[in-house]
Amino acid sequence: MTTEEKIFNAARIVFQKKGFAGARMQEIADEAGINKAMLHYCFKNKQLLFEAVFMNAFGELAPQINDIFNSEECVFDKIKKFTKSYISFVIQNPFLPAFVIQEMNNNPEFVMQFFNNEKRPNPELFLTQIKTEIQAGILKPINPKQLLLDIFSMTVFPFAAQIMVKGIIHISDSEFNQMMEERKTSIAEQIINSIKK
Amino acid sequence: MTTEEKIFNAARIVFQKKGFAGARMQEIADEAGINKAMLHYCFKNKQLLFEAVFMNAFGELAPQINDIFNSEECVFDKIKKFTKSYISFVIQNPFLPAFVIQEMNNNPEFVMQFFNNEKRPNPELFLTQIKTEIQAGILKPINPKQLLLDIFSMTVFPFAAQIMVKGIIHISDSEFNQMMEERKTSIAEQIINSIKK
DNA sequence: ATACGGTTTAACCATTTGGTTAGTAAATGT
DNA sequence: ACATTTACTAACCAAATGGTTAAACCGTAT
Repeated sequence: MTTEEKIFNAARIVFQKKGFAGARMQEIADEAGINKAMLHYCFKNKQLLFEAVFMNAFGELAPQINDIFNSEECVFDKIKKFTKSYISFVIQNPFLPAFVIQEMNNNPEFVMQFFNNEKRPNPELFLTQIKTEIQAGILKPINPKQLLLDIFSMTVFPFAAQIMVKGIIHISDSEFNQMMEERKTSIAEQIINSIKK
Repeated sequence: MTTEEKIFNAARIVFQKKGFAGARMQEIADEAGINKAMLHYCFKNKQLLFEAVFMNAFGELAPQINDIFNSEECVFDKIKKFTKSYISFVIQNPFLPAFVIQEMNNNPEFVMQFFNNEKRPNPELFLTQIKTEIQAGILKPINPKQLLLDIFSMTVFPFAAQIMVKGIIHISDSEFNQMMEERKTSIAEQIINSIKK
């Protein structure tokens, strides 16, 4: 593993746990097991290191989502695939959703510029497809944006609020993961059931 | 408005926007229109000021939720009431969910101690009630904790991820609020529909 | 062997930040 | 009227923090 990779991984861990403002360059250096000056040697400054981590995290997920939403499949299949692959991905990166929400909230200007990127999640095609399937009589006449919000909510929220969820319903890490495994299929079933005519 | 109130309100605004780590005492003082030393005169230090804000925010919401979940009503009515009153509350405090998730994530030790408080959201009774209604044949045989998670997800997520949501599906503040108004009833309808036998 | 390039570090610096202090102004009690 | 507490501020301080520098280290080509 190159030094740059060591730093990057350390930065991902620390930023995801503490956020941009809470993260300390020294802590990242310690986590990477190298001298703090190397951070600046490799990534210039905190902001750029952060951007590298954020872009990577988000940029890995967005194309996956877009591939699914922009494929040729029907709405039902897209919902099934999305929930399954999103949950699989996030189980491997459990702090990602809370991290993205946090930085979105603290630093909207920076994050927003990122939404003009081609790597951003772009559900336009999916939304028009929903309209089409409603007109075709496949789906009940629901608001496409509400449907999309439902899908995201059911999928993302448990991870974003992971710590709170564990605290409120009193479950361990393994019970949590087991519940998320269940959700890989149960979310799609429930949503499809509620919108199919 | 007393000076203490001015500080408290200013602190709420700044903490909710920037989080604990990102908030600056000077910024809070400026927002309140008073000298920075007053913050320490009234609230001792940053941590205590933050705790006051956090406890207040969470402590206002938790009893409302508990009142609903611990009432004598049936599961369906509880779901209806919860979504409606939660959304009403959060429309007035739009940054609260993201704020809570953020601090939960950054500072789990502190927040967890708060979950032994009697003011915490306590869904135990609601969970057993769900089991009872399943055995009574009113509800389909679902996992009560998954149901609770569904309810929270659909209700809380759109607010927690507000800024991202607005960016991804391209809606204005007023469109967002209108969608949330719709959700006051639509979430309950959908969930009830998916669990009633 | 040695000069040279990139890599890595210890020590240092400037600024920011939470917090303190000492003193002033304004109520409040006597 | 005067003393005393309370509310408030400007100036200051120590620690933390992001960032820099100059020197050391190390592989490698000459």
